[in-house]
Amino acid sequence: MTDIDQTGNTPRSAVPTLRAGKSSPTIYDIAELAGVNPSTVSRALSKPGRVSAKTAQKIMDAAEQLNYQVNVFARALPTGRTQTIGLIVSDITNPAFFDVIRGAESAASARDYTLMLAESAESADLELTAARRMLATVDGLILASPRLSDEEIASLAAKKPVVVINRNVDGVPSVIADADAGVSDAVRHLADMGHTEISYVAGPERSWMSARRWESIKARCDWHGIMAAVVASSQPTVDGGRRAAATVRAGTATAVICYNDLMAIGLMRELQAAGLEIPNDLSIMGFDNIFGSDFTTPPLSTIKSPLGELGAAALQHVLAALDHADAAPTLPALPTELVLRGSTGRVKGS
Amino acid sequence: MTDIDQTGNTPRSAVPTLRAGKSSPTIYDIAELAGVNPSTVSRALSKPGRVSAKTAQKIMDAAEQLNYQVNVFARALPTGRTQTIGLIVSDITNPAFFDVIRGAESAASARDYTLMLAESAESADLELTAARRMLATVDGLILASPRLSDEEIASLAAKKPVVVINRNVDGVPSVIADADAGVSDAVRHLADMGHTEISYVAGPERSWMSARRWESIKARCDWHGIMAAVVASSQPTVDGGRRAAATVRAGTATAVICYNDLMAIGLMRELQAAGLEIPNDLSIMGFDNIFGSDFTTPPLSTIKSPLGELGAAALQHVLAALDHADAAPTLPALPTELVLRGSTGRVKGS
DNA sequence: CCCACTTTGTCAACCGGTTGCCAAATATTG
DNA sequence: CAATATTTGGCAACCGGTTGACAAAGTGGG
Repeated sequence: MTDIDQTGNTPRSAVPTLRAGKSSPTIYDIAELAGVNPSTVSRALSKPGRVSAKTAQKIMDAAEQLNYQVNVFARALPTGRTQTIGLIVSDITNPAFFDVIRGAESAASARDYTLMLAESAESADLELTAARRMLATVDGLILASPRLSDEEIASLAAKKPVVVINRNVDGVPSVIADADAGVSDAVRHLADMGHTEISYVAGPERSWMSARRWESIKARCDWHGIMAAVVASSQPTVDGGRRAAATVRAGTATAVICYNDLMAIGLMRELQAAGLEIPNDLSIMGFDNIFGSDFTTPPLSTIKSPLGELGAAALQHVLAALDHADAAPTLPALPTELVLRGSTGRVKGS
Repeated sequence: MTDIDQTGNTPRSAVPTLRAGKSSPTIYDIAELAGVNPSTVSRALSKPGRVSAKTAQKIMDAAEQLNYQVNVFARALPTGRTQTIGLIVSDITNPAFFDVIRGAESAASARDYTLMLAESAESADLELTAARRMLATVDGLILASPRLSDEEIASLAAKKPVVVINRNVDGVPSVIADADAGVSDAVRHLADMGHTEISYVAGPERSWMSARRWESIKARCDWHGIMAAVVASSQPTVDGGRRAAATVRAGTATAVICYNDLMAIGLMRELQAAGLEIPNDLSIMGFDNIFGSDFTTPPLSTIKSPLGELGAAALQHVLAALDHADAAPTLPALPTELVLRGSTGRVKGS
């Protein structure tokens, strides 16, 4: 009662006999129909070249006729392989991950792998649970900005190939957005606009990426002779940005770079609510160029991360590790890029 | 070389013998250690009450000691069950799905199911591929605002439990946000503000939900004696909203309700760019209350959908269908709610 | 034409669980 | 205490593929 013709062709009237009570055909059904041994069917289907073209064709025809689909569990049982890669993002709600997901997904499809997605809602515990669960059913795992400890990540990586995005963990391959390129342009732009003192609203204390971004900013500011200081924050979210507003106002910097766009948006809105004009009274810049960063008034200037490329590169690296377990080539850092919009401008009165 | 102590306790010095060359313990290892038959182990682990408390305890201890984890494939092979539910969203990039995902995910965790997420990037083809792939490894499937045809959905539903979110497909259970409640308040609000003519910028032509929203708006407008007309659109995205701007300007309506927030944002930004003042020159309202809908200036007034509840309800319904294959209770429609912000206001000169 | 070598297909064991059936052990009852 | 009812555990078959070992068939060279 279940046989729906999936091709849209005229429905074949009768599907050749299946074993009674069985809902889906197996290689045994194909073997019988094609007059060969089941193992030959298995080889024809998964070991190209192992059987003669003639029998292979017979088997393909039979498979087609029965509308055969491999049972992934049966295949996974002896091989352990599922053609699936897991991706865990720390927060599905953070638009920064959109493109990471898209990038990984399309890289996966291109190689006939399926992407399995999970999120940890910013909780290290949930993340560990999700990672463990996934690891059981997946050939490899990508962790995007994980909240896990280095040890936990290493322990996962000991079991199956793991690639980390935007974080550096000893012994675990990672793909990283190189802040320098974008920061260099951004700081030069601010310098051109007459700024001589800027603040960096940092991300989470334990965030490796936040530290890197600050390093990069500090280095460029020194080069330009600009004063730079860090403002600590609570969370890398819109709310976190809002809460940093008081500290920012108390300071004397004329430009602020935030750890990410979410914070920049929160900061901007809070300051605007308090009567400041952006960018006249203060220039604000974010990181990542997320969805919605141009919704604000003024639209946000930001340092764009190669999010899609990061996702794709991570996936490709997992696949490479799967192919030749030895090779672990260092990955090129992917460059960031300045996106100038309306939230940065000339220092007042200059 | 792989045995990482996962508990954080002092590492046990020696893990009891495993069969040579095996990486992870099986029920056979447990059986040996506990001095019982493998089938007893299987029962102790998955059929509570089937074995005596005493042996169950012995087995649990042995399992703990070996750090046992079931092999999901081996379990799935005979049973066909994976404790996994799939969720396919039409566009991971659409913030409206955030809460749907979160809602479904937490409902799944609560029942010890894992959620498997995929997206179709707004393509019916990709969606079908993703759905087919998922169906093979998943106990049930949730389709959020699917792009598939009714027939395709029905054909998927013929194989495993499927629940559709925000769409009505004959014979397939669905959970739906009831526009009426929110629309009723919204139209009353607009009437109070002096509006006598409003436009509805529609979603995709084939969108069931868009039609329902329009019906609801039309009915309420009639009730209030307000003129209402539909403006067709291209896509339910920010860009789609932008492209509707010209048509909207050409009309005489003083308030516009858009199919979703994304469109409302696009429309608003485009009109602002053209010099209109919102809400003075025109009131704009969206649907859903997505992330970012309060980033705009003015922040968007919108009719909030119970997105999280939708996701959770869908998941629970799939689980219910799995439990008692017969029961298919009709699901209560979940109410929407008006969220008033700055993009709607009094008609100019009134 | 024979022999060595390669290709192709078969057999059977295995992956790690689940489950129907049965017998042994234990509990209940008159 | 015997007879019956109920638990409890073991045996073995099964889920649907994969794969090493081997034999049959095919190929080519001398």
